[in-house]
Amino acid sequence: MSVTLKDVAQAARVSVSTASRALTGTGLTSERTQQRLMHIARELGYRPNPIARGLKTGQSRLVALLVHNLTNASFQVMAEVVQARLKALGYQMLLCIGGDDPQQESDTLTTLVDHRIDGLIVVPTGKNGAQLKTLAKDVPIVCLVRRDDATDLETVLADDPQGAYLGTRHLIELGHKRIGLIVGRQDTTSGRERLSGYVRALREAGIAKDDTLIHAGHFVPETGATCCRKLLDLPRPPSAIFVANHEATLGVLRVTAELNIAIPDNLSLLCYEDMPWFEWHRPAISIVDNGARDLANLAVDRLLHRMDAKGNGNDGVREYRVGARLIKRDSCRQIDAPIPARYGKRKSSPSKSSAPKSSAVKSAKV
Amino acid sequence: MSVTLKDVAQAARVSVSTASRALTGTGLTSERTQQRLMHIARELGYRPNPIARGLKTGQSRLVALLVHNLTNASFQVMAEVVQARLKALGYQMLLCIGGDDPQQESDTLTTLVDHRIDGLIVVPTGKNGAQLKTLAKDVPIVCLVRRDDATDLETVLADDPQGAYLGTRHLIELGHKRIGLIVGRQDTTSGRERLSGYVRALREAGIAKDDTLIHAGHFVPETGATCCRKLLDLPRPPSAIFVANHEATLGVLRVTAELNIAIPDNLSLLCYEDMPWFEWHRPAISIVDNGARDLANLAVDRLLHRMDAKGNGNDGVREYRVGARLIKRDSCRQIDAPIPARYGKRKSSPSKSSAPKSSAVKSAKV
DNA sequence: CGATAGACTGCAAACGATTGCAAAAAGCTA
DNA sequence: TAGCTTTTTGCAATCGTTTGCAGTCTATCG
Repeated sequence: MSVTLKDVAQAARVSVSTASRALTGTGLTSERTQQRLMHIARELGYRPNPIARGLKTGQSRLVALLVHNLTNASFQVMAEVVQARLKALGYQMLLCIGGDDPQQESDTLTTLVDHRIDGLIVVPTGKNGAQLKTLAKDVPIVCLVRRDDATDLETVLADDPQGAYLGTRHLIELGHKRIGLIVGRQDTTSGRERLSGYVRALREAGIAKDDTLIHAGHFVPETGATCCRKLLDLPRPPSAIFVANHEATLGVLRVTAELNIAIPDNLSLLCYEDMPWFEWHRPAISIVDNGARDLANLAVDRLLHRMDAKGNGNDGVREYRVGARLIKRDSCRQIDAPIPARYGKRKSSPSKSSAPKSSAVKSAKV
Repeated sequence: MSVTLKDVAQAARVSVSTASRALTGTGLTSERTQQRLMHIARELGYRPNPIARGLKTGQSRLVALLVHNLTNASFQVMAEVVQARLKALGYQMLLCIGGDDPQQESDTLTTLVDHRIDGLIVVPTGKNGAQLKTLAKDVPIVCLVRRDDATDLETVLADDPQGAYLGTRHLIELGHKRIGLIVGRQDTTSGRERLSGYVRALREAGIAKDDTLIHAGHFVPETGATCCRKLLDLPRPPSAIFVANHEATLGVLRVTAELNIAIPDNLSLLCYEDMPWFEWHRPAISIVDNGARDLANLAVDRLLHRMDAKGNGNDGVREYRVGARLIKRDSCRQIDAPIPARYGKRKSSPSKSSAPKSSAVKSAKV
C-alpha cells in the first residue's frame, strides 16, 4: 500500500542498505547516489515507516506528556508549548490525561513504555514513585510541577514557596492581617510549599498564624466553595482570601457572588495560576503566576538533554525552579483605603464621541 | 532489557509461535498449554511489544484526535471523553493540536499516518480536503464539529442551524429587535450554519436582516473586541449581542467592561458553547450549548464502527447531528422590563445568621 | 492393531527498516 | 601498470511479533 525503502532501492537499482544509508544520511554513501536517492524517494513519495524503524532502533519518536487534566489552564499552555517544541524536532507528542488518579497514572505509564516512548514529561500524582523509578531506567523522565518524593527524578518546579510568599506579602502590604488560605493537599510538593510560603510571609510580618484561616485538601470547585463559606462564617472572618489551589477558584468566586460580597471592596481575592479569563473578569483577578510557559520550556530542555545524553544526562542537578511573579490586577484592595466608585477603569474622557450613545448603552455607572 | 515472547517461550519450553498463539488466544493451542503460558507470561512480566506487533499487523493501537487548540472548552471535554473511551478499549489517544492552521494540519496528518494510526477523529480546517480524502483510503476517519466540503467523510456535527436559531429566537422573545451577531468564518460549516439559524429566526419574527449588525470572520479575542466596539458605535447599536464564535467571547466581554456597559441591563449577551466559568461569571452568561460531550461520544462510536467494519463501515449515513440546547442564565434581559437591582441572586432571607457579619463582609448592595 | 482424521506444535518466512562485515570499486603512489 | 589504501556498495542478520504450511502426536474407528 505505501511505498517502502525496497521500492525506492529498486527504482534506483541499488540495494536496500545503500538506500537506507543514503536517506538517513549516515555519510557512508557517495554524494552522487545520495542526491539521486533523495530525489527518487521524493519522487515516489517515500516516507520511512517509524514502526519498522522503531523496531530496529528501539525508538519511536514519541514523547509523552502526562498531565492531570486539560481544564487547568496551566496544563493547557504547557501542552501547547510541549507540542510545539517537540514537533519542531520531529517528535510526536502523546498527550495523556491522568486525572490525578494513581491507578490511571500507573496504567497509562505502562501503556506508554509499552509503546517505547522516547521520553516522558509527567506531572506525578506522587503515588507511583516505585514504578516511575523503574521506568526511569529505560526512558528519560522529567517531572513537572510536582516532585515525586519516592524518586530522585529530575524535576522542574514552580517556585511555590516564593510565589506563595510574594502573594501573601502583597496582601500584607495592602494592610491585611487576617488572610484566609485555601491550599492543596499537603502530601503534594506544591501544597506544602505554598503553605510554607504563606507562613513565612506571615512570620516576617509578625502576624500570628491562625489555623482556622487555613484550609488544605484535595479540592474541586465544590469544596472550594465550602471552605470559602467556612472562612466567611468565622467569628472574625478574613479580609482577604488567597486561593492557592487552582481547582478551588471557581467555588470561591461563586460563593462570594452568592453572598453578594463585593470584591475587592469587602474582600480581597488573590489566586494562584492564571486563567485566560481572569483578565476580563470584573474585577480582573490578581494572581501569582507560576510561569507555566517557562516551566514547560525548561522541562522540554531538560528532557531533550537527557535524551541526547543517552543514559548519562545526569548533570547532578535534581531540581530546577522557575520563578513566580505577582500580577496585580483589581481584586485586591488596600485595607483602609476609601472604597472607590464601582467597576470599570475610568476612561480619561468619560463620554467621548467614540462611546456609544444610544439607549441600549446608557452610562452604566450604578 | 524487557522480556520478549522468546523468553516466555523458552521458559515454557515451547516454540515462539506456540507462545504467540497461546497468548493472543487464537484458539489453536490446547487449553492446558494456553493456561500454562499465560501463567508464565504473567510471572515473567511479559508485555507484548506493540511496535513489533504493529510492524507485522499494520496496526498501532493508536487513535488520533486532532483539534484546533486546548483553550476551547469544548475541545477540552471532547479530548477527555475520547481519551476515556479509547483507553477503555485498549487504545492510546494521540492528541494533536492543529491551531486551525492548514499547514500545520497537513503536517500533522502525514506524521499521523506515518505512525500508522488505527483511526482518526479530526476537526478539519477545511483546507486539506484532498489530503484527507486520500488518507481516508488507508485509515478510518471521522470529522468532528466541522465538515470538510471537499470530502464525503462521515461527519459528526453540532446542530448549529438549530442552535443559532434557538439562541436568536430567545433574544427575540425577550423583545430584542436589533441583535448583533459575531460569527465565525463563512468558509466553515459552523460559521455558515450559525448565520443561517440567526437569519431564519429573524425572518420568522418578521425582523429585517441588517447587515451592519453582522460580523463574520476568523476571530481571536482581539478582533472580537474590535467588532463588538463597531457594533456599539453604530448609530443605532444593538440591544443584544449574540456571540456565536467562541474565540470572540473574551474580547466582547472586555469591551463591554471597558465601556462600562452593564450586562444585561444595557446590553444582553448570549454566547455559543460553554466555558466552565460562564456559570460563575457575574452575571452568569447564558449560552447555546453545542453538546460537546455527546458529540465526542458519537464520534467515537462512529469511528469504532468503521474500525471494526474494516473498510466497509459505510452505512450510508454521512452526517450525524447532535442537538443544541439553550441554557438560560443571567446575561439576557427582557427588553422593556424594569432594570432590577444590580447583581447577586437575591437570597430569600437577606441577612440570615449564616451570613457573615464582620466588617470584612458588609452588605454588598451597591 | 493399523489406518486416518483431528488437534497441536514447530519451522521459517514475513513486516520494513538498520547495521556489521566483507567484497567491489575507485583513487593513489611508485 | 601493479600494489595499496580508501571509499562505496551489497549481503545477510537482526529487532519482536504473527502466520502459512508441514510435521508430530493422540485418539478414534473399522
